[in-house]
Amino acid sequence: MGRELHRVQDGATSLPTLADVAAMAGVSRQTVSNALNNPSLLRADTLERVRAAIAHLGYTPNRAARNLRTKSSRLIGLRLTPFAEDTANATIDRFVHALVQATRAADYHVLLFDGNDPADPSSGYDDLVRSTAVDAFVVTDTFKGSPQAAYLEDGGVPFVAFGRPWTPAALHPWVDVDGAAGTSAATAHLLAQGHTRIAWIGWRKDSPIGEDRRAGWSRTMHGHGLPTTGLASRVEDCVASGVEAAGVLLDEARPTAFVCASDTLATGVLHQLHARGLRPGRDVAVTGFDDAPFAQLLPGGLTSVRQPVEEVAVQVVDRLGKLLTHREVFASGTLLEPTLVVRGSSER
Amino acid sequence: MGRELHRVQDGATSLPTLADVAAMAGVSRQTVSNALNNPSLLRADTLERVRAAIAHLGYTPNRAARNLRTKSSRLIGLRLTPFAEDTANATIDRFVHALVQATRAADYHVLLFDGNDPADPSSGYDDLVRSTAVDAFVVTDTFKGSPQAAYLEDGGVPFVAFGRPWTPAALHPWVDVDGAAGTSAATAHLLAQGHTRIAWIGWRKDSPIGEDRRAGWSRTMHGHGLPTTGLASRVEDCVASGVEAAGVLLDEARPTAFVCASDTLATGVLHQLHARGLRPGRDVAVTGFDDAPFAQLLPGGLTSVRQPVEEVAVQVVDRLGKLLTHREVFASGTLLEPTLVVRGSSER
DNA sequence: ATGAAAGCGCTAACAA
DNA sequence: TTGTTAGCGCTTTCAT
Repeated sequence: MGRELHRVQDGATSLPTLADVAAMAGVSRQTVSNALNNPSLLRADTLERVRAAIAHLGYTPNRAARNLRTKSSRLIGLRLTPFAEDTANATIDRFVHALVQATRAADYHVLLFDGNDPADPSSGYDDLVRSTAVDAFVVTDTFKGSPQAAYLEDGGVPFVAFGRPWTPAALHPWVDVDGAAGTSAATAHLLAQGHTRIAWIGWRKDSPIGEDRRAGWSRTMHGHGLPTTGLASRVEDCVASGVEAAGVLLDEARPTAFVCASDTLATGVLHQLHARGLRPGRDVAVTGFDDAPFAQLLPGGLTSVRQPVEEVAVQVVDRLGKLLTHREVFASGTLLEPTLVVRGSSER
Repeated sequence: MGRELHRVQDGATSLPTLADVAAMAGVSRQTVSNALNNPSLLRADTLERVRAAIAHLGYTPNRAARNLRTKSSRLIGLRLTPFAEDTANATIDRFVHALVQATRAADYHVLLFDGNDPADPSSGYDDLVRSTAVDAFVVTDTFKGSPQAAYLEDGGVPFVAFGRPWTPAALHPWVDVDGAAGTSAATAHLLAQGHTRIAWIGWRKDSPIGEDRRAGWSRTMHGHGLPTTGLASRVEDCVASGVEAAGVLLDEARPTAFVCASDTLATGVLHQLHARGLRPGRDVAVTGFDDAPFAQLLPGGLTSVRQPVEEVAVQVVDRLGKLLTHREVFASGTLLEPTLVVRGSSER
């Protein structure tokens, strides 16, 4: 593979154009274009001749020219904000990798950007839309109340969200992971291990994602006729909060297991267990959420709910494709199931 | 901010062009172009009039047209391979975030891609070059022997590497982090804590990066008149290898401290200490490399060498800019200093 | 300091 | 089935 580029004198590189191919194959430029985009229109022998010329010259269509003509860049924009240093959640990074793979299959590419004004939801999006730099966006931060989504909807800009719209009026396609199903699986797993006093440590009430995950725990507990009163805590998403919440719950409610809204909080619980000489899994069970890379690196491992980001990316790209070819106009969502990865922190 | 897009009947969006601005301002299209690209050429009042028209119409230049004309996309390509699940090293992901920020300041964007044939070094690069989809590349995986670098050099494609060329003949700009300086700092830190028997756990000899990091340890040990014989181990980069190597070294060489080539190996050491009832920091000190997100989440924290990826990204973009404006033609490298982040695993 | 002409490389629409 | 014409929106060159 990788035919050599033709070097010209000034050191720059000169690439063959469609006209070069046409001349070599003895056809018009339009015929070459058709050979590329509508090969079925050509007679077999013509197609063969054109293809031979293309291969011989190492021709690849110029994207700028094609973009200008078709008004489409085959680029998908994704806003990537600065790296979150204080958390170990790598979901967004896993998603970026997955999106690159998923878009490749659909012959799209991912364009990364970030707005210069974090306060302005349209920041960054705006320029890319107006300059027709991207065909569509993937929006990942809908949990922030998604002002981006509202802005893009208003402007008629195509986009698909990774994350449910938590505002009722939203009218865009989305793909999300069923957090409640994940925590429900974790809770059921702990019940199966013989636990009955299972505590919850999650986020503050204003986080819809947190409330969703919490619902999986409480629903499953109640479904088994078990009480949840006094067994839940709502805190900030940091290790220190997890440590503290676990301490209070252990003192006051004596749970034998913890279901946490994040791996960060689960880490806090593990620290608290360690401080008390309690063994994770054997003495007190713990489950996290998001399956951060370190979940498998902890001694014994941390049981965690894993989001199928690869599948999310595939679905997102699928919807994007439909959106851009006008094959699907109305809002619609897909909810994917996460999986519970069981490790030492929840098994005796 | 965020002026509304003009909606037309069919639901699509129609954007103003340079001609619209020209008509509104009562000037030629060329004058509008100059207002954008060479404002100093215009008379103050003309410039003012054009700018008012631009603002009123919410005009943004069409990228495809500009790219076609200028033969430049202002896009930088970065190959992003599938997420590494077995390691907690987030350096590449930190770098992606940093690169987005750094390119923004230079009015570039990052285009992510991956080749469909992992075995072919030119896979993915090739199409983007020939289609003039990107102006240049950032190459990050030079540690693999960088066949990419060789391919790009041969094709005369502009690129800057994050990582030194480990092949002597390489002739491209690069930015890298001085791994030896990092492990040297870690070793010196341990010496200052009173340790003298400091072991090394690193990678196999065929990894130039690993040898570089190892050199920092051995150089510093020897500089203090301390022997290194029997204190070094070369293994695979996984937790299990770290556990095993630490076990062997503890049994045979009785070190009181470990300098590791990665956080993954350091994690293995911590597991071994835990299994033996030894307290990290108090009984045996441990340092890692790369400052993975979980380094701060471990109980007490893991001391680690942190690469200044934000600065790397800035330097990379700076070289890219020079390369693309022909202001710098010859190969040149920049070696940046990492920092040691001291946490509980190395302090009593 | 401003404008007119030309054309980057491609594809949509139409003609042959 | 293939070719011709036109033009996407911009910037370079040259003229005024």
